[in-house]
Amino acid sequence: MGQKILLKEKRWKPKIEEEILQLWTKEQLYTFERDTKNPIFSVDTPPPYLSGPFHVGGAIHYAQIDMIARTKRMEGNEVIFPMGLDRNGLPIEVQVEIAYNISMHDIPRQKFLEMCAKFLDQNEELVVAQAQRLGLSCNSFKHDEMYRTDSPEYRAVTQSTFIELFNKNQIFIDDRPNNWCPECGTTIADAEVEYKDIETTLSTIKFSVKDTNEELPIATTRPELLSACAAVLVNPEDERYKHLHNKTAVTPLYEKNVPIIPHHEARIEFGSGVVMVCSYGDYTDVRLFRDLQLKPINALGPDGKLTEVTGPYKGMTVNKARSAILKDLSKKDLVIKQDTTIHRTPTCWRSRNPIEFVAMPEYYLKQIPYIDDLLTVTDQMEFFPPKHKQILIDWINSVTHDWPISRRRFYGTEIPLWYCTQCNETIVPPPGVYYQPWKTPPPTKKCPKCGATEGFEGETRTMDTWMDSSISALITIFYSKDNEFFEHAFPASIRPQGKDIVRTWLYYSILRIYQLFKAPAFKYIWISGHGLDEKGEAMSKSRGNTIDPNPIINQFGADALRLWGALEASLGSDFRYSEGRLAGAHRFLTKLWNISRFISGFPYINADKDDLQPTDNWILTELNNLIKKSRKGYDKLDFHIPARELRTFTWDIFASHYLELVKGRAYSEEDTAERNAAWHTLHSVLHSILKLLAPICPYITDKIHRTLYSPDSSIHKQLFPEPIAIIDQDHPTDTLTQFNADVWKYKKDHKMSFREVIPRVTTTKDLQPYANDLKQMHNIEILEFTTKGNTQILPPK
RNA sequence: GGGCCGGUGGUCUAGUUGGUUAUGACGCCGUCCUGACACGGCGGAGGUCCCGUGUUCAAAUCACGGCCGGCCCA
Repeated sequence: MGQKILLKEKRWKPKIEEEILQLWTKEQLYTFERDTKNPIFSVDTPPPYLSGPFHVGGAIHYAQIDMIARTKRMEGNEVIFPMGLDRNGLPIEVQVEIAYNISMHDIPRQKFLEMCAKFLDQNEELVVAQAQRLGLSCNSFKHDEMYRTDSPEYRAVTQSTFIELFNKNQIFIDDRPNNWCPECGTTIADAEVEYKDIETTLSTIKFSVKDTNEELPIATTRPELLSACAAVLVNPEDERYKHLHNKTAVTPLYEKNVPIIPHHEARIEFGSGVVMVCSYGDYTDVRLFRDLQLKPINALGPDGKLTEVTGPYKGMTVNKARSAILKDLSKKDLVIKQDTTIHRTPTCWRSRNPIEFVAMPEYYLKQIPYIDDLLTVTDQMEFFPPKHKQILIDWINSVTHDWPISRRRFYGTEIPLWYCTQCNETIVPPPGVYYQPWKTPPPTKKCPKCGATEGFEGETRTMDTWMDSSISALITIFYSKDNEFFEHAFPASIRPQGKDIVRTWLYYSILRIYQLFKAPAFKYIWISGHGLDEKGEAMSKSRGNTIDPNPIINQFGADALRLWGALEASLGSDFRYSEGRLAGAHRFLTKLWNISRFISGFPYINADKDDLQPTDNWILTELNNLIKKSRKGYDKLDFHIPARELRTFTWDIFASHYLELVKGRAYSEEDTAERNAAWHTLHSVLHSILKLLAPICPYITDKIHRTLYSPDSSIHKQLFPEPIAIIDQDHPTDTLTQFNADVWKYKKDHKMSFREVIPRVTTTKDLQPYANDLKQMHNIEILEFTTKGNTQILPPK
């Protein structure tokens, strides 16, 4: 006799998830136990940047990272999985400036910082709530137990690392021309530059040759920089201009003499084959000025407007000046032609505006001397998937100059330096404390060089935000909080992240941690693809094609979203949002729910191994294959593999075939060994499925686990099932499922109900062991076996 | 211009250490409420595995060339 069905609802509902979540919070299920005997596995969670709530791509990304933490827990590790919040930097400043229609320079710095912090706090609440609802198993979501990159403690660590590197002469000041975003009013690093194809006008304008007076056509996309022209290049092989080598050209309008230099950088087929070199139209210009030792002219100011050297165009923006100068050139008949061309334009990844090259004094962190070492440590870390290692190697190989780390912005970690106005000495404070030099005096009474006791000026600039986030791995394992533990836990086990920030977050983390500890930053690096919208375009706030995960979670639940994310693509590939397929994932959960409902009608009892029927041994063998395949997928941290295997096994084998085969025995009223074996097998297979699925679908598996197996303890405290020793491995799974399909088809073709009696069936001898279950399942009166194979079905009278 | 990744039924996708009729989902057609599940069951249609050449007894899978798309760099 069975028992009352334990699961009442007929469907899996997202509302149940909310109850489970409350339970988890109450039980503090995922707290990290520092005194553990288990191996420690630390996850350097990407601290979400608090410019707004997650979109669906971000939600999946974090859900997959959570699967890493849950997998490692179920493999017997004590897992560090912090929730961190990235709160420094430009985007939030820009948001605040737009929201209040202000410029940060117009209001007191302290006031501006408070406005940013308020914005960040609001976004933080949304993001943290989303993270919890997604089922992330972070160690804590308590306000004081999450780390924030703008907290005094975190910033003190960032500044300490700055001071250490400054004292080791790894940080220096220089005024090289650099990527300058006029919109943000700051220098940015190469890693922050994005190239966009922008349509622009290629104007061919008339220069002249001084001695011969002949006309020299030059094609340019930057006519507004004409006043900063320092040379004209022709290709040394170009027959048209060989007679002009080392002669002098005269610029139009400004009538300035510049040398004509043969140089391979001039492409014969581009425009007229002659190019002008100005400070600075693009990075090639920067390089040429350096190589040819030309004297730069600052035609463009840091405000993005032209300077007095441009004459009448002073104070104009780049675009305005461009039209104005073209107009003036046309008036004097100095424009030969204008073509439209697509120009790969460097833009600022934060403001999305074209950047300029402007020389400003900035602090640099040395990276060029480390390139070979970085390639070496890269080889000491294991990548998931291995192929994405190449993205990092390619980037390291393309780094050509040092990292400018100072930013002329406010909401960031302050550069911890003061200057003595008497003797210009730089005053470096001792590490370990959070400094705000723009606001407070230096921690020394007098200048170490000249002894001055007053007249100290605090540095006003902040650091590149990647200076903060590149040490998150250290914070994860309690660097500076508990150094004994840190020594023991270093390096962090895994860095999970998207492939779009390999050249920033990953690269800078490896660089910084190598500089500080001369060691690889991580044991493992896990790199996923990113979320695309239904059209296959990358989802991003700036494109405006983001999809809000909240309504999806309300409709289908977090588990469905997570399962979809796992089923959708293998590790490292991009995944495309599709509501239809997400609904399909939800349907699987309902299926699992109903399988569990059915099984919950029978008690979970032990059975003697010898009582197991061939059908039971068959499904246990299949379960064993499932365990092996799933565990292999989990080993690779590719959740696509266990998700697929579990879905196929649970739905297409366990539910469709095994459940039907044992219904006869399971519903039996007699207390027989055969019945008890069926009850036992049903439960042990289900319990294994639940444990294997738990990292992917933490809610439904815990609900069923607690209801059927363990009311007071979570499935998330369990370990993965191990493969079991099976005595007879040879089970004809395909033959068995094909036999069922044949009988079903026969009954269908003959318009019989599936329960109707079939008098006689002949089939292959391979199925003889399952005879009893097969007869009951299909209601066959006489089932005979032959060595001949094919299934023969005798029609009813 | 260079590098990396990819190109599999209408759509998306698995499989690429070469081996019999290529995986699954979504969609589509037909049928059925069969002791958990109609968000279900059963049956079915639908593919030049981008193109070409080569290696091989055998190629979606390997090699070479080309075309297309994405990303990164110059």
